[in-house]
Amino acid sequence: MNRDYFKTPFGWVEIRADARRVEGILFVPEPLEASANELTERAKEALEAFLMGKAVHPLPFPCAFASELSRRVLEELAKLSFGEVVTYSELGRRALGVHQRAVARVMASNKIVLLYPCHRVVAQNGLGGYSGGGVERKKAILEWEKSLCAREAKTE
DNA sequence: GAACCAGGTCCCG
DNA sequence: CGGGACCTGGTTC
Repeated sequence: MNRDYFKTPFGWVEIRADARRVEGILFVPEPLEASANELTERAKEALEAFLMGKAVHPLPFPCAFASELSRRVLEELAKLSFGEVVTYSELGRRALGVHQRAVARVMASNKIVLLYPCHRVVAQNGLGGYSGGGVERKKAILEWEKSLCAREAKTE
């Protein structure tokens, strides 16, 4: 298993990958010793693009999914653009009738943070949760995307 | 507004 | 293998 670390405005992320696929991109408190390989490099480039406001879909690397259903939900999720949000039920509907509860489960176990933007999925009556480092981080990411959109609109 | 149920998966006994 | 928990939401009291 190879690892590498990447600094975002929201904190450090750890990129984990083996030779065949990316196993996870998760928030960590601080970077540890890196052992990059080709896939972690590619993931890092994707993250850089993301921070520059470029949509990265489809992902430029293979990655691990918990199940077929979670793949469907996450692929659907990846079609959203910056600053755009959906509710759990709406996302479930788009992914061909997956129920909200299941969508929540998929989000909770999403291992590819940011690139599969599970932070863009909100509850109907509020923010919803975020296991990738607390609701504060979710809010911060959404705020950042919103300001990014505003900036793009201005420079347009 | 609170309580209860529903689909999908994981975790624990 | 059975039961319960979970980043929800709709219905019902």
